[in-house]
Order: sequence, then structure tokens, then C-alpha cells
Amino acid sequence: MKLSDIIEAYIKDLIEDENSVELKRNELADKFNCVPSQINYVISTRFIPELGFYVESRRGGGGYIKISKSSLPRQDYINDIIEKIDNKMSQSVVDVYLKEFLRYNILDEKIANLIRVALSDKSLAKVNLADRDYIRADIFKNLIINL
Amino acid sequence: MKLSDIIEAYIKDLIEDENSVELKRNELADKFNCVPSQINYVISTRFIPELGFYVESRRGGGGYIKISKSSLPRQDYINDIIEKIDNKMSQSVVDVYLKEFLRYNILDEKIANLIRVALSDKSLAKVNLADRDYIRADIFKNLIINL
DNA sequence: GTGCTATAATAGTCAAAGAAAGTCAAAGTT
DNA sequence: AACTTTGACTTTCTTTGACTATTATAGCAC
Repeated sequence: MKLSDIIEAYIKDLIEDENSVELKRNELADKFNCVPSQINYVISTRFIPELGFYVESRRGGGGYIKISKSSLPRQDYINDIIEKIDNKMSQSVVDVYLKEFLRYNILDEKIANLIRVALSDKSLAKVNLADRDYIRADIFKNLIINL
Repeated sequence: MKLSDIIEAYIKDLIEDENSVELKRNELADKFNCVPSQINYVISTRFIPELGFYVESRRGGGGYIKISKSSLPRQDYINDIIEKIDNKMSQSVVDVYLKEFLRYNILDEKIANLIRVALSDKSLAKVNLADRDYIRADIFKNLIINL
């Protein structure tokens, strides 16, 4: 249904082993029957530096995209992330973070879900749009620090 | 019978099984031959936190509306409370509720603390004072439905 | 062989189109 | 008056494609 999510999951699976993967953009696009630039979309929305992902690439013959994941010990990783968190976050960016935290057992399903709820547009409906993403980030940071 | 009532009944039927449903707003509107926004009307008048429902959604490709109803053994008690909760809550009122919940083992220290942090004035610092207590209540209601 | 050039093979960028859902207020019903 | 229905407009997220940039390599001139 959501191709981008499928591609994201696929790549994360590949990363699992070595904390990194080397991809061929065109091959991947082919595999998932999409245009190559969709791969860039997935990368830029989900494999963000704030979460410790590092992306390198090379064009031309033999080109590639290499995605690697920082492998800091838990607490350092958390601290690192907190430092890098933007001062505004959309609902979907929150999801990107929570997904990652779950993957690394930084929190459990139940807590992740509560955080999702607390930061949802539903809960924050009365906050004016202009401020919402900032407040979301504030709450998020406070929560993560106190985890 | 009003269309809205029919749609409400239909959705409640779907929820029955799993205590939740995932809907496509447009499909549903199509099925009942109404404009999509009528679905929002039904949801916002009938599937509200005060009645124990939690609604989440996403826009864009692959978007959805998910409605769930908590089914914990304590749910009746929680629903009772949600109904009684004012539409605005101060930080200290939150604390009163949390203590009560702790006493009845509706939640544990860890969760209570998470909620406390999420609803603290610190987290909500950027929300103007006039709105803060209302937003706090919104988040609170949504959270306890999902306990 | 060395250096240059053209070409093919990649990847990147960005904006438009598409696919949902949300909001709000006017119009219609009861 | 309260509730419901409708629709125009907004917001969010995803997909697509045209255009651009970079790199490797094969072929050519010397």
C-alpha cells in the first residue's frame, strides 16, 4: 500500500547485519517498480542523519548508495539523537523516530504507542497549526530525556 | 434513521471484532453515497474520547482513519472518569488523577511519569496560557483511553 | 603508454501531479 | 435551536518525471 514504507523496511532489513548496506538505486527502483527518485524520497524522509544514519553515494558507472547506521552504545545513541532533534517535528517524523527506537529496544510497544498518542494531531488539535510541530518536538524531547 | 446514525452503526459493527478498524474515508463515503466530510462529522460526534474511542489518521497516499476502542477490564471505570473530566486540566489536576490511577493499578509509575512529563508546563511551554489547560485535557483523555 | 574526449551509466534535484484526510461554514432538516 | 448534510478549500504525504551532475570507460590522437 505505502510503497515508501515497504522500501524503508526492506532497506532496514538489509542494514541489520553489518550496520550498513550498499544499494544500486536503479536496481532497487526496478525491484519495487517505481521511479528511481522514489528511493531518494525514502532515504531523505526515513534515513535521516538525526537518527544516526549516514548516507554516501557515487554516481557514474559502478555508482552506489551506501547507508550506514551509527553503532554507538545505547545511552550515547540516545543522547546523540536528542541533541540532533529539530525544534519542530511533524506527526510522521515522530513515527520515524519511534520506529527506530523500537527497533533498538530503547522503548517498548506500549510506551511508543503512548508517545504516539500524546503527540498525535488528534491530541494536539487545539494547538494552532503554526505552533503544533514545535510543541510536538518540545514534548517529544522532554519525554525522551525522561525515559 | 439518519445517515450519520447508519454510518455510526456500521463502524461500530466493524470495531466489534478487533476492537478497532481501519477505514478509508473516501471508500466509506462512497459506500454510503455521501461526501467524505460526513465521515468526519460522524467521527467527531460519535467516536470521541469521552466515549472511549481513539482515532488516528494519515493523509496522503495510503492514508487511513483508524478507530479503536480500549477494552481493558478497567475500561468502564476509565470511561466514567473520562466523562467526568473537565475539558481543561491544570498540571495539579493531572497529578490528582494520576495518583488515583496509581492507587487502583490502572497504570504503573513509569507510565504515570511519562504522562506527567508529556503534560507538564515545561513540555507545553510554547502553548499560550489561555489554551494550555484545554490541550492538556485533550492529550490526557486520549492517553488514558490507550492505557 | 599518456592524455583527451565522447559516451554510457549512474545518482541527485526539484517541482508538479496524485492521493488521501481535515476544516469550516453555509444550507437543509427536524 | 440543534443536528445533519454538503461542498469548497486546505494540509499532508507520496509518486512521478524531466532535467542536471558526476563518474567510469572505451576509443582515439599522439
